[in-house]
Amino acid sequence: MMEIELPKMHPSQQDMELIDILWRQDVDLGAGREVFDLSYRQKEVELRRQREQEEEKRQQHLREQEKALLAQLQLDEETGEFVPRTSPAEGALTEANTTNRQITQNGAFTAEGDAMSFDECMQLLAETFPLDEPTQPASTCLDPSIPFSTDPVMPPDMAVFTQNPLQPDSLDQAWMELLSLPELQQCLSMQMQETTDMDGFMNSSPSGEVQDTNYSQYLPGMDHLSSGHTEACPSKYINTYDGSFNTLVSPNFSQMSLNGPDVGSKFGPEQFCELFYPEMDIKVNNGLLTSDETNMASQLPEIACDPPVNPMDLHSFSPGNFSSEKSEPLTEFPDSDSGLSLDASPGINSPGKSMHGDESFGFSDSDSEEMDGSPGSAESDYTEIFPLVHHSDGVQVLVSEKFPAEPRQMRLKNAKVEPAEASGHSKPPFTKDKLKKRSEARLSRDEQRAKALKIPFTVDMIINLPVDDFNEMTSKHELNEAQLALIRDIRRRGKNKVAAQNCRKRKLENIVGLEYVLDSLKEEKERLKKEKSERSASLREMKHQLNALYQEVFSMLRDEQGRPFSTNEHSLQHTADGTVFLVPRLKKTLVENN
DNA sequence: ATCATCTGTCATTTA
DNA sequence: ATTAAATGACAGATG
Repeated sequence: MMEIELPKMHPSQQDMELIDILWRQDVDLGAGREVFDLSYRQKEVELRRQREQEEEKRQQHLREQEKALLAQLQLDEETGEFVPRTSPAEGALTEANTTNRQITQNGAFTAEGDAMSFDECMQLLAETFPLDEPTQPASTCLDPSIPFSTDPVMPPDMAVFTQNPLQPDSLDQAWMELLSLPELQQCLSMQMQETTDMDGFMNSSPSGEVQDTNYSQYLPGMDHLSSGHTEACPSKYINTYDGSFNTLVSPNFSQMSLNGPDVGSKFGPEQFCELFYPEMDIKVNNGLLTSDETNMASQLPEIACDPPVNPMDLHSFSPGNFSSEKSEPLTEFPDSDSGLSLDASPGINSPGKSMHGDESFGFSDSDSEEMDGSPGSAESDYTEIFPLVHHSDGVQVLVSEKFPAEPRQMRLKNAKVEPAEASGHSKPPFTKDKLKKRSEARLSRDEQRAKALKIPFTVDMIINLPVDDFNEMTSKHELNEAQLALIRDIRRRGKNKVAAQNCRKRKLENIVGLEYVLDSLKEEKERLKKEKSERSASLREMKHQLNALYQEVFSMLRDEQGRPFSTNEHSLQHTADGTVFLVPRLKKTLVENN
């Protein structure tokens, strides 16, 4: 189309067209397209304004039609939905007929589309479907040159609809009309733009392919576009969509209008609630239509529009099925926190194993036999502590119920720490820090030992209290030897643990400090080497100058006969007071010898 | 399986 | 002499 128009265009228009081409092909022009077209913005504003007016008009008309149609509906007492007073079979038949009708109608519109403006089309539509107004034959509204009567199907249906709105057939048709109105305009826009073979539309769309059932019901005008014609020139639609559409083709149609059909194709006829908001759905899906239309059309209905898809049903899409396997979804579903899965991981066995295997190792003193009873006590503690877990979210409870004995023990031990330690060792139930977890395990182990011996202090108190307070605390309670020994061990271990941490910390700091010192010393060494070389160079220079000065002075000396002294026989020497002597080398050597 | 690292613990030294 | 802190060494856990 553009290529056809190009020869007709003024040279400046051709330039603009070239800019358009480049712009549409995403060629970086260094500036927005508006820069090259001064009137572009004005045109756009005008177009937008015009579109808004048309949209308002159209929606008003749509509301009127909805009112009229709602009046023709009956309330389904089971579903609470408004349903047409037609039998499903009838509805299906009428839908098929409506599809035909719409298409033929569109064909008629398209035939005159070139001659009609969008306003005229709107006017025509408004007059064609006057629900509130008295019956007005469509043919009278139309341009006499293009009478509807040329379509063999159209006139009777229109007559039925307009003359007897309460008839099921006409009611269904009214639904179709209602739903098709915005799309019909879009279709008109497409057709006016394309002006392609209408016979193809007429023949392909009414064939009623399966994928077109819903589509054709609500978007009869777009039916042929989806079924046959999009394949004919899809690139054209793509090109028209990318923004240059408004400037190249009929300015009355927005880009958004191109997207409507795909939206409509996703809705089932039984979903009335969605039928009442066609514009909203169009808007929602506008952004998605740039991608593969068929894929989106097939995927979106289930995701966006299918009422049965509720939050719970979403889990059925996940690999782990709720119905088939209860435990996994339960662990995964409420627990968006991966820390839980970490806890649930098989790795949890190792801490548990270490806890029991460590008892004989770590406890050389009286703790060992106490810890021998720990597994049993752990279980008892577990049942004893478990009610305390109730304050945590139900997730943990659910999960802990699903886990084998060892992880559960771990979990409960961790949970047990919580209520007992009020002073600061309480940990969140789900921690992703494994080091922390290990620390918890250790502390909980001591805590468990203390619990096993019924020691009435927390590990924190035992470890962190000052000596006086600690002694006072222990003296205030009646404690047996085992308890006192465990308390001492707990305190010793806790203190030593902190000391070890500090020691390692200091060691690392020392290493870092020593590395820093090492670097400093290396830098100092380099600096000194450089200074030494500089000094050496300076010294050589000074020696060179001294030698030159010596030669100069020596060459100026003359004996009694005015002859110069030989450097082999004499030399210059100076004393500490600055006096310079000419000394014969022989004498000099003699003097040196003396 | 192996290695490096982290951490807790014990034994010993140090303050 | 006593005690807490510091530190070396060892073993288990972990990546």
